Amino acid sequence: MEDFFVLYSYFEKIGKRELTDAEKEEISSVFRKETFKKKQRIFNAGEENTRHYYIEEGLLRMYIIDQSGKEFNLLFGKERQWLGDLGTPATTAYYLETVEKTTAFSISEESFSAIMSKYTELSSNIRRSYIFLQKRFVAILSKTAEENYEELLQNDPDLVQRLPQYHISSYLGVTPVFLSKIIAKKARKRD
Amino acid sequence: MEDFFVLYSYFEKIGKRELTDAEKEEISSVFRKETFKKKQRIFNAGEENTRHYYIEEGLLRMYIIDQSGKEFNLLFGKERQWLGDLGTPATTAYYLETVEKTTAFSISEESFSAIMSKYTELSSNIRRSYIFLQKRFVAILSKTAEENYEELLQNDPDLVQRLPQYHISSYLGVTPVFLSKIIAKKARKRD
DNA sequence: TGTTTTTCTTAAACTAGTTTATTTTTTTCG
DNA sequence: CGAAAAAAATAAACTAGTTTAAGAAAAACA
Repeated sequence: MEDFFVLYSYFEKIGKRELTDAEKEEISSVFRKETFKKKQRIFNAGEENTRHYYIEEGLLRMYIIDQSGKEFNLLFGKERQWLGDLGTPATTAYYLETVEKTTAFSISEESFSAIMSKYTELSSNIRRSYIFLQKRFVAILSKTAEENYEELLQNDPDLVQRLPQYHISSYLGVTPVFLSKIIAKKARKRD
Repeated sequence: MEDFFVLYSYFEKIGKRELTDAEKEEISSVFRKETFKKKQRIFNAGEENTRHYYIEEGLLRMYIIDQSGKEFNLLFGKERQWLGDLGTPATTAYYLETVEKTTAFSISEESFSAIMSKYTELSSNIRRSYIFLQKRFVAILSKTAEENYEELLQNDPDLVQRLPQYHISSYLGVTPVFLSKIIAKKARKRD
């Protein structure tokens, strides 16, 4: 069962100490290791009590589909990051899907809540997620699409490289056509 | 010191039990009751270690001022709600200001963290804030300003009534001129 | 490898929302 | 109460970003 090495490391990191065998046992009993292939759906809008995912390897996106059928990417998650709908167990409005082949450790909301009281760093993690989303929100609303693209390129160039352009445009709140224009303009400048 | 009645009630509600005198004593020692007049600044962007506010009475707004000097309202808080920058003690990017004359109980980040371990419902509160912000984010990005205005009117008519229109437009991510058009159009329809 | 599918680019007409400016209405307060 | 200040409405010219469509490039895969 040493498939759980990455997960144990995570808990050792946040707990700032080594785990006992009993603790490892406990962790491996509440998490489930799952593998998904590229573009595989993990959960759908309308489902209840969705799970939380700690990503070992790969890339996920959480998105909505609006009235008109358009997708909007709310968040991406890659290796060593959490992704899931914190609104669970309430019916989710989101879809979770892989962008790349992914392996992740999943946990139910019930166990997640329980384990949070033991590893209080998990709560800080929710707080950090909040801060991240708040920044992202403000940026998208107060800056132009061009500035937001530049910022993403600075903060997470790896993500930009791994995602198809239309997923990035959807994350930035613009159409693929418009992002393409931004990139073309940038290339034109750079001579 | 029975100015703290509203605050005690809040803790009794989230703790689902009555507080002992010692607990009341503890709470009143870490919170500070503050009153602010209309349009009074509570903290400024650039400040560190800002406090958290539980509002007894009144109305606050937290906002940024962007590069071009325009304000953007991120969140409002009214009686029986929390407001503050969860990113604290890091330097804040936000301004906190009253819209109405307000009385609130404020607490430092340090005490807030400490008290969270005792009243774990406070963490759930952060999680709820996250969910709220996430919904707001998705709505603003995927719906038109008109739809978002309608939704606000449904969800919190009281807020719409208490806020000047230009604060609402800024909350919805549009200019006051455009919100005015939306409202005019609505009135025209309604005959 | 060549064929099919997916992604990206470009162009042109369009629209949701902005900007600036002026006037009207509402609120504040001495 | 009346004057001054603040907020809202209206108009007109403008722009950031959309839509639709068609072709080019890149990636997938049999």
